[in-house]
Amino acid sequence: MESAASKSAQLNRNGAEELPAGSLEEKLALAEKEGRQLRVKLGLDPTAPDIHLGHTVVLTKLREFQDLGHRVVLIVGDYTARVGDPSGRSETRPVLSDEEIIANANSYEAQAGQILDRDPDRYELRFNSEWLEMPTAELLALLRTTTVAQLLEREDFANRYKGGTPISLLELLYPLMQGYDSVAIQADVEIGGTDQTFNILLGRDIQRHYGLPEQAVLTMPILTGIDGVEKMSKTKGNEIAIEASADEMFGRTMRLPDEAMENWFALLAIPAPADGIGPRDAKVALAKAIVERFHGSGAADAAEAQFVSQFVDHETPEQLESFAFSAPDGAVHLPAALADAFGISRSEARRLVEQGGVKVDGAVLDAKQLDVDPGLLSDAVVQIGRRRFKRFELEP
RNA sequence: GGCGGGAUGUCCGAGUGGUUAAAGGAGACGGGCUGUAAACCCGUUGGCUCUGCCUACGCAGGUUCGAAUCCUGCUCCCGCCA
Repeated sequence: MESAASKSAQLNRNGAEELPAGSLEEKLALAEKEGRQLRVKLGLDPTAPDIHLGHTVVLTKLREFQDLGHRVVLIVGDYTARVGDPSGRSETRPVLSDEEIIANANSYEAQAGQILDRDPDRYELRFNSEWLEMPTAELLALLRTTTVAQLLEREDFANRYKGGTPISLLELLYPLMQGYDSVAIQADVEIGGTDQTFNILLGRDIQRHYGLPEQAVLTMPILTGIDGVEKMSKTKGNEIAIEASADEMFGRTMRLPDEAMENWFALLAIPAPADGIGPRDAKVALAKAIVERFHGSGAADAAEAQFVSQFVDHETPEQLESFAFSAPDGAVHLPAALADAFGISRSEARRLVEQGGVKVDGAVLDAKQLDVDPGLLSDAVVQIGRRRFKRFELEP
């Protein structure tokens, strides 16, 4: 059997930080000695049901714990979501209804199930309303554990406090509630992104106040989005959803700047290709590995072939959606037809034509001619830019 | 409770009476180039029946030949003092 030390090293290999250093090994050794599983916690925000590669970094790490025989405890933050987080001043987050929270949690669970082992012996799903719906006296006991000074140590709070940006009392309470989750489920280990470091560490303090052993903390680096700079997030549109099609996953991965590849290989736990391989080929390997993980190896090969055909050889895809148009007046007004076919505005369609961005059966359309003969478009492949295609068919 | 600041296009952010569909940036899109949907360069970026017309600078009114810009009221947000 592997030693606790080597398991810990393995788990740490692509992590950001283990806090305190060595704590993970201690927990692993303890579990072994007592012959029990570790309870490994991950908190979920039930507002975002679409999970993307960024979320999988942490999930993949959880899976590694499961594969070592430990038990993952996912906590759906239904109570905290119900309170509604007024973070920042711009947009107030909508307060979710119970139904939405449950739907989101189910959806998340289904998606996370692609990565986690849902064997009930190694997997547990809990809602934090179960324990956070507490009498005021208990809430006060929780509040007694932490001081304002402690909370203001957190960088973003500190900056906002200094800069005069509002900090809602609720926001200050969040870390406490998250920490209490660890108390409630008796977490041995908590995993999270580096942006969660403060909150997870506060969980240790809170556990101590409740007379419990403090959890080990393992933070994972943040996966950059396909822009290679910012954190992957749906709001920024730089995500790869795990429910995306194979072609889209492949293509979006190929859009990743070269410099960001290393980050992706490490965090997604994909073996990096040998030295000396060109960046393009490395990126192809990355894209294939990602597609393979979610769609299987056949789909990965197909996605590569499709990508090469469309973007390297500039061939027209074989499978095209068709669009039926009609020409009652004997002529077709291009901006209108393109707008209907591709879901863009007529002005935008007009600009595309004028910029030489529209092709019919491979030939660039004349920039000046906005009304065309129906015969030109009938049963023709109309292409906008490099990646939008439709087969036009004349309606009788 | 008192005082002050703010609300602009997808986002950030200039703009204090006219040449402003509104600087600049980001993002997005198109073109070129290429090893990719990388990078880099150029262009476009409210809508439309498009040499013009319509709609737009928190909301509702008003002043003016003319307002994002001035006035009044309202809504929301923020800071400071208490």
